[in-house]
Amino acid sequence: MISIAREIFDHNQLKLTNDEVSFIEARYKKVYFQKGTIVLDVNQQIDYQYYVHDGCLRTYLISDSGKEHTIQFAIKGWWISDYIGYFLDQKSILCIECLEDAILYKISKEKAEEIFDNIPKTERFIRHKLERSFASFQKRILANLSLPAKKRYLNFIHDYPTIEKSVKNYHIASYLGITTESLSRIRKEIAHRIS
Amino acid sequence: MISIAREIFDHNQLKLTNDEVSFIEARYKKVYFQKGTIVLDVNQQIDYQYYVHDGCLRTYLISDSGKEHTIQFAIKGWWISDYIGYFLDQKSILCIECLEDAILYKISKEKAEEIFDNIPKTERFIRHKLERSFASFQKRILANLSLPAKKRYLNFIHDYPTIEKSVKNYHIASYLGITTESLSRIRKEIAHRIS
DNA sequence: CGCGACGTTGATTTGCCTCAACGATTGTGG
DNA sequence: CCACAATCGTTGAGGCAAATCAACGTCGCG
Repeated sequence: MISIAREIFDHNQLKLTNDEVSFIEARYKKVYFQKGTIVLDVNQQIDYQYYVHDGCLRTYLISDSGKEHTIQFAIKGWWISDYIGYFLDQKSILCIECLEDAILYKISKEKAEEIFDNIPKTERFIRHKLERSFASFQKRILANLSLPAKKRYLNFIHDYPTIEKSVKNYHIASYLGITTESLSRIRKEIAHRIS
Repeated sequence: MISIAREIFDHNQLKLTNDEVSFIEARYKKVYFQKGTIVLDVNQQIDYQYYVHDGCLRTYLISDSGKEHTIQFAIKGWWISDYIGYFLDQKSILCIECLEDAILYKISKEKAEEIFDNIPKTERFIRHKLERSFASFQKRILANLSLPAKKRYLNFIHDYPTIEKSVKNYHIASYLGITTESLSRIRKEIAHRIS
């Protein structure tokens, strides 16, 4: 059983000492959530970001018209929070919902900075993670702008097969920016093409 | 005249010493581009990211159907590159176009890491910048998913009045994910409402 | 079994696109 | 400084992808 600090900061990359592991683990807090739990609701103070050790979650926004729009899914090894509120120091505008029983490790901004201060290589590690996430989100914007719904769906199930199996179709639809009816028709079309 | 290192790493925040300024400035290279220049074309090695000291640029993708989709604009104080390729170590898929005569400072990944290694506070500074950019891009995804074109346009001119004045309407349209004709009709509608 | 959650299907509407033509503005050479 | 072309923006007619509205299967579960 690998330590959670070594899991988060990739054992093979960072080679943390036992002291460093202790320092890190004192600052993370393990939390459990049941399927269906709203981990964070709108208009709250956002105190934490969450590392997903197990389970599946999503962040979504409810628009004025009452519709849900999924921004992000997260499975084992991913991070999740309302990053708009978290990084811009505002109240939450997103909800975090637990889609499958989950084990998370939460950390506050202050404690995260403590880790960066004391173990500088962790800051580099996280910066590189952030850079790659940033690039992925740009890719998503690109896809939304330039690809039809069917292509976006095919890309999604190709890129995230694990997530596809863990979430409902209407979650995927709201991630792709279409209605569940449209997704249903797209799926039908694809099924026919294969046979 | 403030030094470029102090401009990039916010004079008021980082309080760089003269030695640090020299170290940084030895690693940035000043480059000029004329309006209309393609700073980066598709399928290239991406060696640099660019700090915009003056001027206006954009990154865009040309889709299979031949249409342009603008990912990002950049004006004074912003950074620009094909971050998808840059951060994910791939060939470029975006073009960088100079929309107004520009003065840029370019830096390679290696030299940037040298600065982070030698002046750790710069790494923190850039990480915080990256976090805020990340949040902004999430916001954009949200807007694309949940708002109609008219609202997206109103938000754009509200959030980026400076950019609006520097770029053509068809650039804005391609940023919003609509055609220039649609934008024209939206603008007409707004003009009528005000009067 | 019966209920609620999820997914599908059909009919109709709508926001935006496409295609085509025509003004307006800008830039350039005579 | 004007003439002309090129670029950019606007307008109209028609079409299409996806949304909306409504009804109906299907699956899992108390």
